[in-house]
Amino acid sequence: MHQLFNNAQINYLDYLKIKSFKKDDIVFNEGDECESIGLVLSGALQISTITILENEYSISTILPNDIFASTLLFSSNPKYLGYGICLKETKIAFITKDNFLHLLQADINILNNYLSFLANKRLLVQERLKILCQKNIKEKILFLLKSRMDKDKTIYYSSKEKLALYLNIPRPSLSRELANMANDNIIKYDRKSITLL
Amino acid sequence: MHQLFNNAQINYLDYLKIKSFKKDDIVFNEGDECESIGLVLSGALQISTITILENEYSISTILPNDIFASTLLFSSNPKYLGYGICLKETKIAFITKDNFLHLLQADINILNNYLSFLANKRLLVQERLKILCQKNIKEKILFLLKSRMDKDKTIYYSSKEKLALYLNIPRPSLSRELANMANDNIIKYDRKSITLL
DNA sequence: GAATTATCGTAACATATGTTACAATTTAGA
DNA sequence: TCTAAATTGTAACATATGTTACGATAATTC
Repeated sequence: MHQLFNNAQINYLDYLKIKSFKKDDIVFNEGDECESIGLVLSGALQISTITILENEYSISTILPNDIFASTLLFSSNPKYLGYGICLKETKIAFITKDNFLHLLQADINILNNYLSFLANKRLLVQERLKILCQKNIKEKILFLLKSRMDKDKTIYYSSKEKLALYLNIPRPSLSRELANMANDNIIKYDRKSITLL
Repeated sequence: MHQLFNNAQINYLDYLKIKSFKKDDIVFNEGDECESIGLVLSGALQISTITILENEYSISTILPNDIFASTLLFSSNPKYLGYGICLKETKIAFITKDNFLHLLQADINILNNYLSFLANKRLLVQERLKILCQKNIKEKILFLLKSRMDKDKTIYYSSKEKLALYLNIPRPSLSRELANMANDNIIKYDRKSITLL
């Protein structure tokens, strides 16, 4: 069903409202009042906004087992900060704030699952924040390595383009710096991995 | 006492362990196992770490009414990411994970307070993340203005130095860009505020 | 396996930003 | 009120990074 309900004892289905969307359906608009938390059961939901200088950009993509509006719902001004659009056929379970609070109180496993979910999410954001705060590209790469490398001091990535996006730098800048660092014998790398020496 | 207990009905004191620290006392070290959440009641706790290139830097400063280790405690590998040192005499209330879960379940006001606390914290981080992702200094400043300005389209700050630190840029770069933007009639500013025109 | 497409490396160039230093201004303290 | 300290504005310079373009390589499709 959804990781939020792992080991749940309570009959949680009574508290959900499950809706189905088609590709390109709008789930909510920027500025809409946010009254429920949303659990993506299948498909994909993209949240996007438009900046002050009219550049459109994607805030995040919510995949199955993920949750959206979890922060918003408990903030002082719960209005969506972007619009949500389905990238394909998508099923979403909505839970109103009151129902959600009740579920958390009634079932300690749900409470635990949810707090773990929030924690892991926050750690990811913290990591990115720290990376973006590094002074230059070299330090960004080193920080990423330090955070994610395995026992072989290696990290794997799907594409340079996406890695560059995560580091918030242009792809050629990433390539150039990787070449420099390899040249200085700090790292070695190929098309799918980087290893700290 | 602490905002976490606003309107609390339960006798929560039984679940706390309150400790007092003197200036420069170490509350925890980097790598220590994290077993409790910490509520700062008075004083100030600074969390710092040392980067891969041996630069020491402060992660955050926890002030009264704030909470630390809230994320860590529910993550898969709960070890402190930095060391905690008191900047002055400090009182901290510790709650073990089990006790904390029990308090959240037993008192809906505590649950609500805690989820609101996490939400507001996350919104702040999100804002900073978005600012750091802007392409140049001008966009960073504009984004900050859009996020925080009041009805008079104005934001106030305590010092240029701190504002620059928040934007993760050198202070002279901030001053230069503000001068440019004022020259282009995009903003006006003085020593304590910036106004969007 | 050939052809098409996507991803990547590289280089040359432009420029935004970092760096440093110092004077001007404000603030705080005596 | 005077002095010292902190904050800020400004400029000149150095440089890291963004930008653009194109060929090379790998991946995908038929």
